[in-house]
Amino acid sequence: MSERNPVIPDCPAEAENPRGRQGVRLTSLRRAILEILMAADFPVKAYDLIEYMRDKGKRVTPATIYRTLDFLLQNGLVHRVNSLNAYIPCTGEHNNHALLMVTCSGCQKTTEIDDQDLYDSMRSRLEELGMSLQGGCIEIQGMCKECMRYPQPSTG
Amino acid sequence: MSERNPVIPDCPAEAENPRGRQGVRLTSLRRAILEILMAADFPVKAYDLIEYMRDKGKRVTPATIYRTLDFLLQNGLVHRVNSLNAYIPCTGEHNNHALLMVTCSGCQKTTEIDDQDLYDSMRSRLEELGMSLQGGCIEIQGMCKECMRYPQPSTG
DNA sequence: GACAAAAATGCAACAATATATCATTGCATT
DNA sequence: AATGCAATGATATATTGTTGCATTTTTGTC
Repeated sequence: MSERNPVIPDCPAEAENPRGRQGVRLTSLRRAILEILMAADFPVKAYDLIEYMRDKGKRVTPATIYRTLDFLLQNGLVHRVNSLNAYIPCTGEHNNHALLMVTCSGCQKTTEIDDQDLYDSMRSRLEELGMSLQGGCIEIQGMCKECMRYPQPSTG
Repeated sequence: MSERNPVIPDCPAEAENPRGRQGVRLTSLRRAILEILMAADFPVKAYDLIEYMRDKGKRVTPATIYRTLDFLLQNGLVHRVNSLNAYIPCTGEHNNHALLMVTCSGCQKTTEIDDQDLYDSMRSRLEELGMSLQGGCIEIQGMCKECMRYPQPSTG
């Protein structure tokens, strides 16, 4: 019962804690949410997380879910897929936030792309335009092989 | 009163019309919405469009706004900024849908990037990964010069 | 111009997504 | 024990987006 919640390793938020303070911790709720996201191989919506939790016998409200998601986002453990209002677990290094994501317009599966070169070329091009890509996320709409082969009726 | 609504030139949706059908037309409501978006130099939200229209003495409901936005989106006249739930006018060629957008995380200003090379290099890299970038949109979080110079308190 | 068909809009209700606010609990530090 | 803080609970509400149907406007045809 009195097991301590683990401190998150390499956690950016950790650094902000004054010395001697307790670290940023992965509580059971946070872990549960993260595990749901990791188990799913597609982006999951906030209110679906509430459903999943209720199925597990745990009632949580929207505010709690969003706070939890905020925490996980802040600490680089999950990403938000803006085009879907949904969330995926972070599969890259926690410190490597050169984040590119591709979402398949057919099946909505979203994968992180770990490609420093691509990210860098994007960054240098943006800097020519007077914009800085400092850790900013790049979200791409594409289509996966499967969905290319068997296109959705509506999508053409 | 019986002025005809203009047909939209180079409109993709045009091609889908059965022969003899009337073209896709820019009505006064659609033009009004488009003009608001063009006048603003920042992305505008759907419910803010309702406000703007009401200020002009025209009462419109959400359904109407979203239908109008759908139309404008379908016909390549506006783009949706997913990270903001907001809309910007299309500044590029209607046929040139190699769409990249950069949003400043500080001031939310969003600009279309017309860079075929960048888009192409992105596409070829994605194809190596088995994804196709067929007309798909690329949305980028960055930061503009101004906001770099005078950062927001919360943003650091 | 009259007419019918199609497109566009109005309207009302509702669904989905997200945040604000205040209270409570539990652990860590003093 | 007292205090402070992080986390969660609970309730209400704000914001964003959709559906279904009625009505009006526009257009193509006669």
